[in-house]
Amino acid sequence: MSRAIPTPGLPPTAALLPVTVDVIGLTVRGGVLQVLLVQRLLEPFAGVLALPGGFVLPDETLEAAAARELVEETGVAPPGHLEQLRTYGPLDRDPRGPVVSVAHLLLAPAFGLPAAGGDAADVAWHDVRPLLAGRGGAGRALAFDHARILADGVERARAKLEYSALATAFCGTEFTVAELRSVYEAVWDVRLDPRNFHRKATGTPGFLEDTGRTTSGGTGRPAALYRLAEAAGDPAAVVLNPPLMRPDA
Amino acid sequence: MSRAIPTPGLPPTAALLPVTVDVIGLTVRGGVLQVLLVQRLLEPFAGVLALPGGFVLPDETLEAAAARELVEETGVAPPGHLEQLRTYGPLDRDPRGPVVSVAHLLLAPAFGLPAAGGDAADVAWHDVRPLLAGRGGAGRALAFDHARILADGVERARAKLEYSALATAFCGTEFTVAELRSVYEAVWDVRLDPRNFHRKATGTPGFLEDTGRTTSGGTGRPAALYRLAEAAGDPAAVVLNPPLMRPDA
DNA sequence: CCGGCTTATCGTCAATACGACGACAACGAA
DNA sequence: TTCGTTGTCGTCGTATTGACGATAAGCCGG
Repeated sequence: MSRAIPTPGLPPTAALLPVTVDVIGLTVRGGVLQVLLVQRLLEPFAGVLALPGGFVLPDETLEAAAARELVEETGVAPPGHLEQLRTYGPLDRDPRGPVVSVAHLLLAPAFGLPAAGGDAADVAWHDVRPLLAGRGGAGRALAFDHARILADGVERARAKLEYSALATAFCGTEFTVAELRSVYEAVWDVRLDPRNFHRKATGTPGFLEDTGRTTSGGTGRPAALYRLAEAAGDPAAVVLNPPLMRPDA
Repeated sequence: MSRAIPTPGLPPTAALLPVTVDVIGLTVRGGVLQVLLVQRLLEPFAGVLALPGGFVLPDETLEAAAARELVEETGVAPPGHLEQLRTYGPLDRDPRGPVVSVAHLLLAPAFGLPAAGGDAADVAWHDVRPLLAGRGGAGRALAFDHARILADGVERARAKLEYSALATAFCGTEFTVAELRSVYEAVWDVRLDPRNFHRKATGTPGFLEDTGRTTSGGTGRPAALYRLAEAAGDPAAVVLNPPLMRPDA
């Protein structure tokens, strides 16, 4: 069924192309930005690390395909925020021939992965930093053009933290200002002044909402628990004004 | 040749989809933001206004396809800046069936269109404002989901003017500060204070470069002519720091 | 040649935002 | 109790912004 021509009435010059979705799944664990990668089982690039992804099925949306691939490869339905990143052209990507790939970005709190060796290929979190460093370390390279796609995704995430509430997508529903700051520090790979960050985060209208409760048990003074302000639904919809700008590099 | 399966060795569940490129060609004429639209000749949506675009050919890049479609439909190779916008999913877009469409954004100085009624369908500039107003005016609706795509493109352009030098893509190689301000005013649909804008534009490092020459002949005091600063090539690559923020709506 | 009109450019000023950093609060541990 | 740690509030000097006055430098009609 799948390879039949899906749309009669199209000009004969139109190419029918295989379309895939790839997912850049980012999270923050231990103060470090990490990405979800699988080890490929099949050629091409068998054994090499790659972004999870796969072919779009005949009757599904791009976003649905991305969500489905995530479930298939991680074994769970990840929480967090999923958005389209950009599309990578059909040429010079896959040795098998032209393939169009629509990359998606998932920003999620750290979630557990089922025991390795399940149905899908080995899937695990990997530190982003060495992967962005380029052709530095051996064996660190990603399959296809996934290194470039990852770089684009990280840059998108970094930019979006500035002017949207997307950083909260990395946290649970309730979080402290310090946890939120840790997200910014991990994604931007910088250190931020806790006092200035606190002032900025709590002072930006429409961003944070005090739950009235506090943490307990940890070391140091208990911290107030916040959640994303009302407008909720999609944290990407919240416009931070003024924005939280990252320091110059 | 075209409908042959391009990539043997793919899983049989993969769908082969027709892929199109659409172009949102924006310009500023007479202080108003305008978009390049064609009148469709064929069904579906015959006679309705639509974004120029067409199917991707077997052996071309997405960006190449967008550029080719522009040449075919306008009769000239438009100047300006072309970038990918985003991709619209295969379902519920085209009555003929699933189609993936990769929208591109062209920001260009006003360029002349060959006499209407040429080889391609009627192509012309249209004011953006009434098209964004939604289902307001009769006959103003665009084909397919192009109204939504146009809205996304305009929003992208508006955002990019803030933190990149992309506004210069709407101008010729040399321009006055007033012309540049007119671009911002048209795209953002606001009025900006000429004195503050002048201070900001000329004071932002890496943005404008004085040519030393001035305009002449016009009304009022002659204005200094500027060009985009060295780093040139792609104005989108110039990062405005601090950014030129649009006023709150 | 002269005001008058128009547009360009420079300055001033108050309000605001930001980075650096001091001070205090509130917890657990010793 | 004292200390170490982390969270929260303030202060201060600087940079940026928006509002707006003032001046410069061309055209135009008398």
